[in-house]
Amino acid sequence: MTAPTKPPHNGPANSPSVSPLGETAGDLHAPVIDWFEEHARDLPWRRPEAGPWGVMVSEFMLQQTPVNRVLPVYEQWLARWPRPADLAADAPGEAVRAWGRLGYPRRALRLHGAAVAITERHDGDVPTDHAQLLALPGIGEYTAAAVASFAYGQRHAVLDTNVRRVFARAVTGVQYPPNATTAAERRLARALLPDDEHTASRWAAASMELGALICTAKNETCQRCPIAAQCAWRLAGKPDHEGPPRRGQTYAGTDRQVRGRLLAVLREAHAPVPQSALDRMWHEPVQRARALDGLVADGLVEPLPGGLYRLPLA
DNA sequence: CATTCGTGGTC
DNA sequence: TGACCAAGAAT
Repeated sequence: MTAPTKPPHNGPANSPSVSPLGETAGDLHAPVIDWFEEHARDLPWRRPEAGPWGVMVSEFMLQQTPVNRVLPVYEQWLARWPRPADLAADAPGEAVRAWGRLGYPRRALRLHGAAVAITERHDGDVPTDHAQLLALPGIGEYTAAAVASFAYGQRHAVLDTNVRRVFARAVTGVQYPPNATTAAERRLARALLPDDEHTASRWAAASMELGALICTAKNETCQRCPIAAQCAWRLAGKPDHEGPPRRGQTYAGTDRQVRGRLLAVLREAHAPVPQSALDRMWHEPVQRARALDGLVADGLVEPLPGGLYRLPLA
């Protein structure tokens, strides 16, 4: 928590300065981090005993899935596979089954693959290096930065949907960030990153938590926001989002729904399932076949001789 | 850069 | 009640 010192500068508070982010950054860190110290949720992957593996597992599960639904699966997962090597020694299909209804089951497969890679290439320890994390299956820019920052206290810009929204509002003054992450957002995130490593990792967690609890997509509660007084969007009168609508995700009738139904059958079954049982899950044969083929192609389903299917053993 | 990929809760 | 949203990654 570096106490920000205001640069000597005479103009009114909102006048353009030589270093536009200089004041902004300094004014945001301390309030947000202090707020975090007091209001952070006590989540299992934030406890010291979680360790890097616990942090990594949580990050996989939290990709596009709400905290409340992750919690029970996370606990069971770590109880069953307390180290990467434990998961790597089990069949990938077991990971898919244990994933349950978290959604996007390819994440389970990738987490298993990451555990195998960690066991083979990193002596069973979650790598500390950002580039090595990024090389693991299922780990992209966000997750690599998150694991390095949360598990190892390193200084990285951790730019998830929560942080993007906080920056869009507090700094840029708009209601929502762009659909896809832009270079400008990455630049801003780096510019706002505290110099000190420890402060930077606290800032990453704190700004994310602020977006998750206060600066939410809908029904934001500016009354409880530690930086409401400096929020560009609020000061501008909270103008509505302009530009292209943020794409809605339809689900009913899509291949995703069909895949979900098929995989649910295989998750519940503990013996190979005949195709006839899968056929009952969707009426339209072309889409049904396409969904099943997709699952096989993704490695989520293993076809056996005789028209039988099961979760993959290897 | 746009799509695909699950699932369930909320207003 | 249906649209929107939830700690993204891979292609």
